[in-house]
Amino acid sequence: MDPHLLRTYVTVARLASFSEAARELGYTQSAVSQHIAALEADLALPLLTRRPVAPTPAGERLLEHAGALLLRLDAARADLDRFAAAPRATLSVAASPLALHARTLAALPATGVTLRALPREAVPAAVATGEADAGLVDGIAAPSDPLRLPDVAPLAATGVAEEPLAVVLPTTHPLAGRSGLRLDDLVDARWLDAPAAGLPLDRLRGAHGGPAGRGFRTALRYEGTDTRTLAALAAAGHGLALLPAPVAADVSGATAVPLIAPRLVHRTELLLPAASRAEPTGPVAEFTRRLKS
Amino acid sequence: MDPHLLRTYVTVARLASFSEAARELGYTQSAVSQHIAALEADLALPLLTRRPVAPTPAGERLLEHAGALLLRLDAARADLDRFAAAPRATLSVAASPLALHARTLAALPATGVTLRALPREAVPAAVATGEADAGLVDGIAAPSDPLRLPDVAPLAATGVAEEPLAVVLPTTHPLAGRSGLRLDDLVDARWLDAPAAGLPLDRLRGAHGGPAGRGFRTALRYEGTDTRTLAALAAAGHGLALLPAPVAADVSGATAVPLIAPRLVHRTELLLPAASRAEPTGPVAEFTRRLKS
DNA sequence: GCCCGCTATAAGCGTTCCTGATGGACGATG
DNA sequence: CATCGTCCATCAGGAACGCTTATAGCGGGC
Repeated sequence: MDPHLLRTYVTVARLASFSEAARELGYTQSAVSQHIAALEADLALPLLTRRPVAPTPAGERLLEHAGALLLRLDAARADLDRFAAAPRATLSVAASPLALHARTLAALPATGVTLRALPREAVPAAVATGEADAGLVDGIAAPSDPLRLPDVAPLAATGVAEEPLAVVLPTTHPLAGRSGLRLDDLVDARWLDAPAAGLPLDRLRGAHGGPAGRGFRTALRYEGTDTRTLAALAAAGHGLALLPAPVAADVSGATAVPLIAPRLVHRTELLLPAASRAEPTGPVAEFTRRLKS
Repeated sequence: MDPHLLRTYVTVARLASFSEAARELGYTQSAVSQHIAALEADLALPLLTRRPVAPTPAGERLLEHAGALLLRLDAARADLDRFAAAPRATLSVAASPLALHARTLAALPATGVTLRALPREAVPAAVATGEADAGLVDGIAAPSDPLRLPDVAPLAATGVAEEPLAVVLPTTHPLAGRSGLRLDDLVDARWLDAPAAGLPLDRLRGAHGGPAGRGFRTALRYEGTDTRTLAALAAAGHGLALLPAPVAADVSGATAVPLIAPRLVHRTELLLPAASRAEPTGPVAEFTRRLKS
């Protein structure tokens, strides 16, 4: 299970073509064919169906492993490269959309910053592989509990902000007059499913609010990253949205009601490669210091 | 960064010798020397000091990455092998000591079981690499919250038991008469540090009970795995011990007082390789079914 | 000061791995 | 239904890699 073989395997699976993968990887088609054959021989399992080229069930599982493995490998290389690299004058930050708010934006240095918005899951990977010097992720957690992040590589996470959560309802909604909402009040409600723009609802399920099996019923799925659109959808009655209270309060044409039970908060964390802990100077350290003060 | 090179690197680092590592790996000393040279050239970093052979700071970091990487690789291979392997009649279970209690033991099949007690951190790895068919881990968590486990590989975790926590005090202790204890009552207390036999105290720190910087003061460190010894140490006044309430209640010569704040429980989870989800029959499925019912 | 053990380097050789060419299978097209 | 085109599998040759054997260089112990 050579990483080279895994790399060509995931490429073939992604492109659904041996020849295409060969072009992308700079190999001949023959080499790619031999790579796949070697993998299948090694594991004694068929990994791909040919014509059309698609992963078998075993291949599907290998894809999960291979993805994580190659990511981990890139992360290791990037981490070690940082040891040798000269400190740079620029700062590249990867952040999930809702992690960008007054508190974090204020901490950014005045010049030399590249800010990249990414889906929540991609932020740890970006920091681990060195694509970003630092990351900002947000999520739902119990007060002063750390977020549950996929540990692709040793990363140091520090909490930088916590704020209440609020439910965004149409002004005409029967519960819009409440001063606070319990999740139990909303078990029958329809939610907006907006993994990129909003908050991951599945963190609520199971842990609190009833038996683990009960999911959240979703009315509409929004795949963009724009929070204003999400709020507008909620205002238009397409479903309820869960947002950090400061964001929810700004929504026009809708009412924001704080979530009071279960006791959960919107939390933002700073992600750094564990190696840079010791680094005393440079834009990363500057950013870190301003976030913590 | 070939896995073979990483493998020899970690071996050299562990044995602090090129020649020893060569013997263990079945290479010549020359090959090992070339492996290390290749790694150092690739990363453009010195990884080991020679005479004595010891990792440099960069080498220390590589060790962390390499360990996780090789583990992940073994896990992937084991997971894929399960696809091809014929279902077996035996069941091998890896468990942390406190995960073994009436509820879990009752679910074990009558015959063909190998039960291996391991330190808490090693259980996920054992399941991932296929050394065990299933795992039982315990830990501290908020009620109906999942445990925080290192994700070495895609594993499926299911809660199987939760029970209150109790503090074990000498009968003469001023707080021994209480019917319940708050963690705040105990900030100044001395604790027994028993990572193998007891519960990991650091889960308490930070999340609850005050500023994150405040640690737990430990009086005595016990490195064995025997819970009775731990209890005896607590009874003898060497420090306080935190245990699941049913276990703590059985301690003679000491008093067990339930922990009532923060609201935390002792939780046991079943760990299965994510692949075996679909497996409908066999001893693993049998064990799973009996645990869940 | 000599010797022993350890790591580094050099040369040789077997194996691996990639390329280029060719064969065979499937699907599209008329 | 025949033909063509595309795509993957296979084969043979050559370059490159990686391991072994042999030897040099360096330190520490006696």
